[in-house]
Amino acid sequence: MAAISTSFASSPADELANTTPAFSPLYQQIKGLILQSLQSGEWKPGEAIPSEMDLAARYRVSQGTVRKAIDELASGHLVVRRQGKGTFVATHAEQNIQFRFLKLVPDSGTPGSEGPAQREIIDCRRARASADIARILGLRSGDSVLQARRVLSFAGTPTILEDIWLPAAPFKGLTAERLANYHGPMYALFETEFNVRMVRAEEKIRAEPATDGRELLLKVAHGTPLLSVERIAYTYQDLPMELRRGYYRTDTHHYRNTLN
Amino acid sequence: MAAISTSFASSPADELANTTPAFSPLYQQIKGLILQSLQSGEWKPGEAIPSEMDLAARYRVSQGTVRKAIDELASGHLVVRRQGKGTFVATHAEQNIQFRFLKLVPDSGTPGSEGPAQREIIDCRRARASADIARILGLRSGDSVLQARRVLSFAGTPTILEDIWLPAAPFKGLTAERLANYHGPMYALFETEFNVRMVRAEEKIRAEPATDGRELLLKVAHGTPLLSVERIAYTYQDLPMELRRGYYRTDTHHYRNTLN
DNA sequence: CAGTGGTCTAGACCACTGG
DNA sequence: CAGTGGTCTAGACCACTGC
Repeated sequence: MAAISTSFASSPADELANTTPAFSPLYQQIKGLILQSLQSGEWKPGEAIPSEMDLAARYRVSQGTVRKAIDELASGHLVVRRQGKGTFVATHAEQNIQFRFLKLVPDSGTPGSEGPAQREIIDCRRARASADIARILGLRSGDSVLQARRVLSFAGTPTILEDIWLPAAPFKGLTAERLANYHGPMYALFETEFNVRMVRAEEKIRAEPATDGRELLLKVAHGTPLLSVERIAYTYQDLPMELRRGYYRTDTHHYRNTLN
Repeated sequence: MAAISTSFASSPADELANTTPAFSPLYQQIKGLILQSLQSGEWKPGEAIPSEMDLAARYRVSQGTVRKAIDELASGHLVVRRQGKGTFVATHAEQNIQFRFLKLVPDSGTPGSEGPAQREIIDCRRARASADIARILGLRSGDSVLQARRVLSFAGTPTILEDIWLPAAPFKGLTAERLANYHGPMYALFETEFNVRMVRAEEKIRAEPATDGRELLLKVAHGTPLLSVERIAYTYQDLPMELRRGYYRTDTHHYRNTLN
């Protein structure tokens, strides 16, 4: 039996032309229902979700349909399957997916072979969103935002300088001390403390000279070419939740990307 | 009935430790057989492969098993499914996947909105592989390679300078004239003329100052920061088949990447 | 051993394409 | 209309995990 009696649902394309309603397969609907439970925190990062058989009974569909729904969630790294154990809500605290969002790797050795990054918070304060920050984060100009600056060092060498903007509302209670005292991936802190999980991100990369004091923090000569990386990170609902402007030294590291 | 009577096959990990032989599911074996037919040219880029039912009969497995094999090939962009029409061998000549390997996009507008890139071959000659080129391409030092240099311009502005190295053997007969007279994606030329299909690539990205005459070809000031993009492209068998060192201007364009 | 995810099958039906 | 890929089901069995 279908979880939703009609298997038709309107699509975004309807706004552009009067097309016939898009067909929405059952497994997509199930995927949506599971997604809702993930968002609501019914199953928390690191925990197991119900077994495929249980979910099939819950939604009154076959195991195969649940399976296909979970397949898509797994391919988007929202859940992780472990044969014989169960399916688990993905978390940024996992050791093996630490470097999913940090593409800068050492020229020799494997990602993380230099040991954990040293994180130093340079600044963290509450501010008003400028017009372009507001536009990117889906806020209004002047809305309250949290702004932080930090330096990441590898083997004692400052390598990454990042300016980070967060909408103040979802991160109520986040302080400079909390950031400075937390040793681990920032996104792991976000999901445990604020129930904000970063799911996807877009990066725009440029080559820019080191200026405006950034050369001092990264200890390079003024004008040294740096990799400029602007990242917008999105949550479950595909809402922009973080803007990050990073400057990477690429004398001993490089940005690694796979095309396929 | 199984296409291969035993469903056990040795895995690469066997070389590292004496583990039990890895289980190789039927659909993986079918995937391998289809891959073989793709490599051998039984089905050429742009053509349709047999229907799922036909392949199921050919390999004596169920349609579902063939389906799962094709699913994986489709997710790797080796084939493209079109409902109601069939499954087709992917090709770089497709308009919609032109930009799968070129991640540099204009700051405003959509990829390709500036019209097609103007391609100018600056140089193309036969040479001997240096030690590091040979290592990267899996050749021996001194083996014959083709070396080309070209400039891509958008809206009349030189934006990309690329040095390209190819192993001479698989590209026998490729001349500067052939390259210069071909207007279209280089990888499309490779697959139609030399049966070499680029399937996957790795890129290492750095910020570097414009030097060594590159500033002249890209018409920027000496020392201007450029995006340095080293690409190694791989064919079906995961053999490195091309080394490309690109220098991108990022004053009007940026390298776009999606993390998920 | 029971419980989980992973594979495979056979069959039914649906949505899309083109003649 | 026939042929294609896409969805859904029910059931069987396999591989892996942990008790």
